[in-house]
Amino acid sequence: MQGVRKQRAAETEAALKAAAVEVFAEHGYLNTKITDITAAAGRAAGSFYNHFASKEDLLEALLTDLLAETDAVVAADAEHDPDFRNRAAVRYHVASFFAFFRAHHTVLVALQQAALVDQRFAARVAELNSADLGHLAEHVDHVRADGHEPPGPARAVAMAIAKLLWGFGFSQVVDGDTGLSDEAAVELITDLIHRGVAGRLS
Amino acid sequence: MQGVRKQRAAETEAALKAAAVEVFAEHGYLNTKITDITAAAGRAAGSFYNHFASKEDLLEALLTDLLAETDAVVAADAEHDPDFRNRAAVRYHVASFFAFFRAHHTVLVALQQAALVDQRFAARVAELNSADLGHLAEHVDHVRADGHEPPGPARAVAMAIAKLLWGFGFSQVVDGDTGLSDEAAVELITDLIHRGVAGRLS
DNA sequence: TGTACATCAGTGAACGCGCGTTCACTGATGTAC
DNA sequence: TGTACATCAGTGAACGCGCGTTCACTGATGTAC
Repeated sequence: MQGVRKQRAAETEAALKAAAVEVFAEHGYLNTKITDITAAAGRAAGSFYNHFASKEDLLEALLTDLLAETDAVVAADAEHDPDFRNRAAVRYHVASFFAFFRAHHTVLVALQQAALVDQRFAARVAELNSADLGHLAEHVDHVRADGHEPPGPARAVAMAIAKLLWGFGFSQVVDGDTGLSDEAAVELITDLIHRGVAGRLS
Repeated sequence: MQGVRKQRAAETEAALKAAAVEVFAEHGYLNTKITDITAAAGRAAGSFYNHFASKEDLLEALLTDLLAETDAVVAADAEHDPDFRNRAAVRYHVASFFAFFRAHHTVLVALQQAALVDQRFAARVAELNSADLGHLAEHVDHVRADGHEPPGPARAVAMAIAKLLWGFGFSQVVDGDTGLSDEAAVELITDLIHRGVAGRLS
């Protein structure tokens, strides 16, 4: 029976991660001390360093977990409708984003905060965003194909959409001050993007 | 001649503020040490406390300056077109915002960063945003008046617009990674909001 | 199966670095007479 | 106008707090024979 030790260690590591997420959600990543995490996990301060080299390292681990989960979801996403002239295609993206954001907002916000202070995370976040931007830009380009004219260069429009999603997602999920249900929020943002990108004035 | 002392003190205070803005722009508010500011201003560390109680206090002072400048501008703003069905009315707001953001982005971003870590600034920022939101919401309500239907409750739509402006403003001015001139950025965001709020699908 | 030793996860007091903040000091400016 | 004293802005070394990080220790688990 050589598994008990490893299992105990794995439990402690999981407890530290879970505690970190809790504490990040409550006080924010930047305000969180290592001892806040260990205290919330019910472990001694020194225990932390058996598992993580630093708070940054823990956040990297949380990010790795997040990406692992996400990859599976993204795979299922392959054959969605690319045409943003169809409201349903826009809605699909908006709804996916909100679901993703609601599931992972604590880590996502922690990453944003880390990026403010730490070069490495800034690069990491930029890189992650860049992939999504490329994807969104393709959708925007689709609109142009057939007479419709999106309001600007595809990548710039994609950036605007991304900022809108992140910003409103933050209000909806973290601040909770939009006064809308998640469903209503999805409809609102879908309309805004759909009309904004593919719409005309009547 | 009792003015020389006061003048010297005022110069030092101004130098500290100017140095702070420089250093904030370069390393971010959160990464900036008091001694970074005094060094950039060419003063001794202790001199700082003749003028400000803390880094937060200095940021408050910068905010006060900003608001003083802004009030004058806002006054001239009184008789603008409230009807967001007119593209020009939207454009006016977008252009104003971009000009404001470009002029003050360092302090604005510093405030956002301070808000992450400091309750007091979080409240301050929320309060400042709230006024603008009310204003934007009125414009959105105007759209509803005449057959057009904005994509959701006025205040929620206003929040979405605000997030879009801030988010894209940040990309445009701070990151500088939109690939657009300020003029083109204004046109893009104007179209997006105009179509999104008052537009229909053709 | 039993015993002796090795390894490991966890502990928490102590250490030390970084940085905010203080304070005795300087030299210049202002005031009193 | 001159002199003596007071006040003030600025200086920078030193102090001390907070917190990340270490490390000797403990008790339990694993291994060797």
